[in-house]
Amino acid sequence: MTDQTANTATSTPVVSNFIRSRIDEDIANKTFCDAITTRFPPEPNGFLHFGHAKSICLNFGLAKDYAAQCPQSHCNLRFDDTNPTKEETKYVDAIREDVAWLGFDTRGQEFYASDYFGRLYHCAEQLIRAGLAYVDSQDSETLRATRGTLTEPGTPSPYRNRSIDENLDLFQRMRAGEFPDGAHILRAKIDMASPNLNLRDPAIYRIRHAHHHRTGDSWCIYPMYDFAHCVSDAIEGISHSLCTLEFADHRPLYDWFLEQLAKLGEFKRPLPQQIEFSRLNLTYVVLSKRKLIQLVSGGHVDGWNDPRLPTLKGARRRGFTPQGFKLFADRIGISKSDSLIDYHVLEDCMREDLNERAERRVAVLNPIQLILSNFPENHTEPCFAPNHPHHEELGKRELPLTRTLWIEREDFMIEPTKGFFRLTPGKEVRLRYGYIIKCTGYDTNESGEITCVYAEYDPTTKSGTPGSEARKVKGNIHWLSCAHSVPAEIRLYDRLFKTPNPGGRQAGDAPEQTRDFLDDLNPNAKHVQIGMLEPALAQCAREACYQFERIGYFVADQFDHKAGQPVFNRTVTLRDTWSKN
RNA sequence: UGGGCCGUCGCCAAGUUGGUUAAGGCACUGGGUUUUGAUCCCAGCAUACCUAGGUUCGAAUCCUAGCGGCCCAGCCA
Repeated sequence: MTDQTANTATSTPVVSNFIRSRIDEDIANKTFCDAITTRFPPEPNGFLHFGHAKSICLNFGLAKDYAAQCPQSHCNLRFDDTNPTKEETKYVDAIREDVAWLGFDTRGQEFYASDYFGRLYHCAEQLIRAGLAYVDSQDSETLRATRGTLTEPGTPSPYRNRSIDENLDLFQRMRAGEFPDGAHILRAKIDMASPNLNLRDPAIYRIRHAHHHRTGDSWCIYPMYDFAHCVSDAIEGISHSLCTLEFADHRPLYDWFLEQLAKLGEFKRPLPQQIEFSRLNLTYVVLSKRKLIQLVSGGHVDGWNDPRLPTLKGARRRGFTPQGFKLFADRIGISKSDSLIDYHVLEDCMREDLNERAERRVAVLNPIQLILSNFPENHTEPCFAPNHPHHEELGKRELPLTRTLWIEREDFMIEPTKGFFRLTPGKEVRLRYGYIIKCTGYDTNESGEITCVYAEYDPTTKSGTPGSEARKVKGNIHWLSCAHSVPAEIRLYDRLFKTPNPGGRQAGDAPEQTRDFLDDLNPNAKHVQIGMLEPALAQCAREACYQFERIGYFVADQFDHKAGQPVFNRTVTLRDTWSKN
């Protein structure tokens, strides 16, 4: 069933998915009436990437859509900061910035699992009092050895049946800092023989004499994810806790904690429910935190915001847009099947958004001189170009035409290949927004390189003048007056990897051969050159995005671009159905 | 061969309380418009739903048996 309700973020119709179905049922059952509440819970130990964008769009998008039926619906941005040894304030700041950039409504609020440390501690004590948790004093190796295997049950800890009073005393002393790291651990007492490893008396608190980026030194014991996450959800009144597939095995634990705590009167029903969906996989991209770190620390890219990186910081600098990501999220959908999305789907989403939004400008990236030999010297002829072909209201701007121009080197060929209909000796082509010209010759240097092209213009054919349409020419090339154009640094980016599955098995590989994803790095993913721009472009603001006509979408670099000293990054090329074949 | 999850067109993905010819998007192909080889518009594009049996008047949807893929043995999240 396709719901034709327009998604306000994009023009894509909202397509049903299994999560929406669940929510719809919950609304129909009156399990939840006033609010559908979700959360986006990043751990502040790294930068957000494309995969997070999918999750953000899902969680915030759901809250936004369901607000129509359940007006209090919202999504909490919650920092899952329960491991002080890995988390830092700089990541909190970066994540906040990225979420804001994507443009979702956080209602000016931020949530932190660390704000719940007191409540979490209390809940843990309640579990102990109920005989549902105990302090284990075995070391981590012993714990691992007694956990059993996938096919064999674990063996109970000798400390499993400590008295409630002893457990309470020990746990309080753990908190008081009486023990070194690793001396004790608080475990839930569930089932050492469970086929689900997560239920074999999982750890819920560990000792860490570490400084926390928010709570400082006030705690030396920290809750584990499985305990902290469900409790945080319950505290915030999350109705639907969405996470990726690998947490499916944790759901029984999630439910167990909440069920026990609800029975103990800590939480009211309905309890939050965890629902898993498949994570994003993209061709030509790596999204694992480990690999991303390797790329940055190994100097393979220029920092976390390198436009080649699939981080949100990199995407922003590359010129990818929040609307493009939302379109992408809608387009790929949500399901539980492992999927691998073609990278060009993402690129197409950016093209689609940019096509609508980006004004057109002229730039010549690989300039070669063109002289109009019958054009008067010292004459400047104003030509006018619309800022957007589909939006007349955006007006036009003047492009000065003179005798000496820059054109794209690729737009001229001495001996044209089959199907080439740009400039070639003896043939005609239109100077976009100007006149029809006919190529009369060219100069080459000693190495045979073309240095200058000559042409004559037909004064009766100026764009926009009566009769200019009389003669049709197929070729249409862009140009810039040498005297009026300004040079700019142009950074041409391409995909970071040259293979669809970086580091993965390839056709000719030997059976046991393993490859390093770094070997699949595309050495041509970044190319910096000087190009020429129409004057207005040099004055634009940072992060302004444009379509350079006939070339692609470009963005003024977020950091390096300055008025008068322009730096543009190529976001994505225009689709080119000609060069394909 | 412990447990959990998944398998519908090249890539995604609806549909799964069994009921006309299996949504939609992307890609692709053909045509039209076009002063961007762009955009835009129109048309085409799974007798088929991992396989094999079975139940039924009728199955992608139910049953059985297989096959294939992903995840789990951190005091990470």
